Amino acid sequence: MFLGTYRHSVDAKGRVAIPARYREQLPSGTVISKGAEGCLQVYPPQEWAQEQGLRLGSTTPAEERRLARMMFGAARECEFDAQGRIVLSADQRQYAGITSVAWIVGVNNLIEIWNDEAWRRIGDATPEEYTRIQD
Amino acid sequence: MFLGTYRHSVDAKGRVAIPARYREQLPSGTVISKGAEGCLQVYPPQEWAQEQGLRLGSTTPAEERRLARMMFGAARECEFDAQGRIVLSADQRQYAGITSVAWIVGVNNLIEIWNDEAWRRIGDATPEEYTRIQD
DNA sequence: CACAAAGTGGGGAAAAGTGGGGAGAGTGAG
DNA sequence: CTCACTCTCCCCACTTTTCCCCACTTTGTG
Repeated sequence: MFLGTYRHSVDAKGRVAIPARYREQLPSGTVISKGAEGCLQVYPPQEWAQEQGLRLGSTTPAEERRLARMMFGAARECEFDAQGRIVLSADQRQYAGITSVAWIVGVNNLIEIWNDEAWRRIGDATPEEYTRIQD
Repeated sequence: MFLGTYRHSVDAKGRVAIPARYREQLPSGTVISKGAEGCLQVYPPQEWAQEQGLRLGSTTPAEERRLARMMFGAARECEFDAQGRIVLSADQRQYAGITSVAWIVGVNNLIEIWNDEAWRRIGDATPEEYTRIQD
């Protein structure tokens, strides 16, 4: 289970350190792709496996073809360097609007990566907003 | 599994480099053919075999023959040069509208090759579109 | 305070991608 | 039949990107 929010810097090469607590739970085969509301999503292997039902074949309908292209085309396998960092591709950084700072957020079964401004709108929620979502 | 999108150039001889990550997963017997929405599709041997088997019995004999002619007629075996490139025939380039740039997209079980403009319509999907597919 | 762990930054070797020359096979015209 | 031409490969050279390694800073902990 992934919990908590971390603010990490992104260097000129697009590298971000993944928090050590998360890294321990991410075996090889972990995948990062584009997600809802403009974030990037990191899928541990068992979570990504659900997406793999989407296969292209001659009987695949057009809507599914588009879906598969979007999901798999946007994805990359996470490869950690010796310092525990992954590289966000230029395309992924542009999609998420990430330049020199990234917020890394544990969301139960997966991890999300947000740009500074977008995350503040969620992370800086007031007591009133927390009250509202619990009603 | 094929993941990710790569923008490669196509030279005057019709050669395109296949990303090294994909090449490692493509044994001899790999086939390239024409695909839906005007892309080219690269099938690893086991996918190609499965595709042909699937067609049988799924349509009327006449339609089946027609599909078989289309698939096999358009197909070529992929041959890599020492630099890991394949040659796209003039016919294939014309079909896909590819001139000097090609997008090479991993879509789970196979690889697709797109021209610049057509791929942008899929690859430049906005956060709103990714939000929609997760709802 | 000292030590260990985590995060940040950059240099350099190795790998991947790009472009072009030229030999050899195949094709067509004179 | 021969010559010129094209097309396909194979080879070499150059550029760009990736990734591996080292070192420093910061944070957290005993």
